[in-house]
Amino acid sequence: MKQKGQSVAQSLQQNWINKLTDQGFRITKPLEIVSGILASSEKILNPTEVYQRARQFYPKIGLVTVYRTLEKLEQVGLIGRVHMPDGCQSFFQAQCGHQHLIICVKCSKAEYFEGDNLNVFFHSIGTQFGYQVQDHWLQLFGLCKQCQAMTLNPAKE
Amino acid sequence: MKQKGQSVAQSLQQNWINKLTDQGFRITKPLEIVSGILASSEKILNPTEVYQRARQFYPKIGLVTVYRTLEKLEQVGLIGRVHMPDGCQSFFQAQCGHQHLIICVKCSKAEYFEGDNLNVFFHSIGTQFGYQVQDHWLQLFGLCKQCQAMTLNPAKE
DNA sequence: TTGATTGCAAATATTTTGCAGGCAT
DNA sequence: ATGCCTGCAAAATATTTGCAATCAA
Repeated sequence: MKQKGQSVAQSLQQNWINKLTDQGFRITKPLEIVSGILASSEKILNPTEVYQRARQFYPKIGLVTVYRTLEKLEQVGLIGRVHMPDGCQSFFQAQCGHQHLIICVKCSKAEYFEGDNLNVFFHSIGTQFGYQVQDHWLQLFGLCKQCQAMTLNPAKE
Repeated sequence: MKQKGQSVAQSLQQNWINKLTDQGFRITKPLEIVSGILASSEKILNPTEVYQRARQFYPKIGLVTVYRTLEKLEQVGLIGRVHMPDGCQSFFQAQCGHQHLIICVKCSKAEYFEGDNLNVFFHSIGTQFGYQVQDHWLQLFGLCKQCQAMTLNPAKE
């Protein structure tokens, strides 16, 4: 699956850069950094977390730029906003099609899962209550494998 | 279903007042007003909306008190926090058991629906991804009957 | 070159905290 | 009478906007 000499995350980031270029955005250092972070993160991140990570690569980046860059990436559909128990300004790589997230409550690691067969059910609920269903949010919260292990053996943390 | 001489909403509010008294809270005017609003609202409301409604009944109420009262009602489990597309600080009457919401995107009218059979599915997704599922959020968004009618015939709005 | 993008500072918006006085119990 | 609760003012957060300087194209 991997392309020669680059990781999945790297090729994903390259793909993002291409899309951003196509959309007419200029590829600046902050855009590259923030894209790289989101494209390679398996965790859902809020603006501050993105900012903190970004500064490690590019100390002079400003929080404002992070906000603006996230907005762009969302606009282009590369990342999506995710509501978390502690706020609704977190982001994660987007995935096309209607998929759903399973999220670790401890480390925010997240993965998409399929639930197409649910649409029929959702639609029938809508009919039952007289709603024209347009969209739905489905998120599962739990402990990921790694955080389960840490909970059993905190010394490893 | 209704009790003699009082509406369902009124009896629900009385029930809330009883619970709050049991918990040792003092029944003040602001608490009564805010409880009444939430107990009788079929819409999900954010703090500002609650504040605006509350002022109609008790103009000298402060926004801070609304925040603090919502916190209390949430603590006692009478209302629950609901994440909406435009924010995550909205509230709605709580309902016990694991139920899910169907919400109108236009007017925020909401109703709970059952989906117990989903738990098996959610659990199996967890197993599949190595997560110990603890909780889930399921919300459907659409147009309620009334807002559908308004959309077709805006004159009536 | 040129104008989109950045980073700073300041403005907004939202929510929380401190405190003196009021009121439910 | 007691001390929980309120409302005001102010603080703390979080997010957005204005603008001159920078830099990708």
